[in-house]
Amino acid sequence: MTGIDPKNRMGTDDRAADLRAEAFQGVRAARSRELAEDYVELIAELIHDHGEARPVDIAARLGVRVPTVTKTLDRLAREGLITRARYRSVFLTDEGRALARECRRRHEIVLRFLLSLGLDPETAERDAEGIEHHVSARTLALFAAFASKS
Amino acid sequence: MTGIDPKNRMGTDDRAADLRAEAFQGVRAARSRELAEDYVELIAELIHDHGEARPVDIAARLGVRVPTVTKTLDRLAREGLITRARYRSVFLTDEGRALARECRRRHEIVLRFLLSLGLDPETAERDAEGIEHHVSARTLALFAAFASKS
DNA sequence: GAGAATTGTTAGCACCATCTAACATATTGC
DNA sequence: GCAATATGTTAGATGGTGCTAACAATTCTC
Repeated sequence: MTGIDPKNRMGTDDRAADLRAEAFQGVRAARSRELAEDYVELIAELIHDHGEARPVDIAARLGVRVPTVTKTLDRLAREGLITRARYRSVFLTDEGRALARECRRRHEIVLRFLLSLGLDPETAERDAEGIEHHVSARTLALFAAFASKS
Repeated sequence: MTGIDPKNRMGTDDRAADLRAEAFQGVRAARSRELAEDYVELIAELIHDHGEARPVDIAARLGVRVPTVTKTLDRLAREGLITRARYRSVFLTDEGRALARECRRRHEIVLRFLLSLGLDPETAERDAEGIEHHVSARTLALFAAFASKS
């Protein structure tokens, strides 16, 4: 990830293009975080509800195959979000737990916001899942305020 | 892309897990469409504003390198969204143009909605970029209604 | 506790998106 | 119109996410 040199002289609409490029880079960064966030959020939920998070359950809830989960868990472990032992279930590190909390909070705010807008629960859940990773702190604050006002 | 067999018997919370899995599969599908949508939207804009869409400008605005653009354009051409000749700039097919229109419409609705919520323009633009690909038709309708009401 | 069923891992494939380096083509400016 | 500059392509690497098939470990059941 080397990034783009911002010191290139272009046409008259440099500023707009730069802003745009920044926005896209933000989106790309969000995209690479998304999956990790989905995982830790789900793992926290499984541990809370079932006492443990097993790859097979993670796979079922994400709609992917178990080997895919294994591989992604390897990455999360590498990144310090979870710990695990071979053939055992998964635990969150402090960092993972913090991320999960943060994600859950965002998810709930977005969900409540969509519901307060009058969306049906099923669509709201679906859209919240997609939207939650792309909402800035500022927007989130507005969503929260709006939802509690209505 | 083989998908998951839905005929597996699980615990008591099958229903919830299945819904969740569906939601995630939707998000994944959206993710794989995202980049194509960003490209056609941008290409349409460049053609409109500058008369043509050159890889170098696309790259500048997306914040990626030119070879990355070349490769992605190959995919878009394969998918029938654009046409191009070697060392020449890019054109949208009818299908590409339709998609671009659709994307632009969604983008604008999301953007206006965020602005009407009181978000500053810069953050609104940034967040719209991320959110627009994850908004269902229903949610979009609500956004549009809300924005025009305020 | 042994055999069956379930769960988890490994290996190997495919595809996508990103990069740099090297090369090919167009465009521009004199 | 030629040389310099700008733009575009190809090749090859990296790393992510998905799959299936084959194998390993654990858990369940009798």
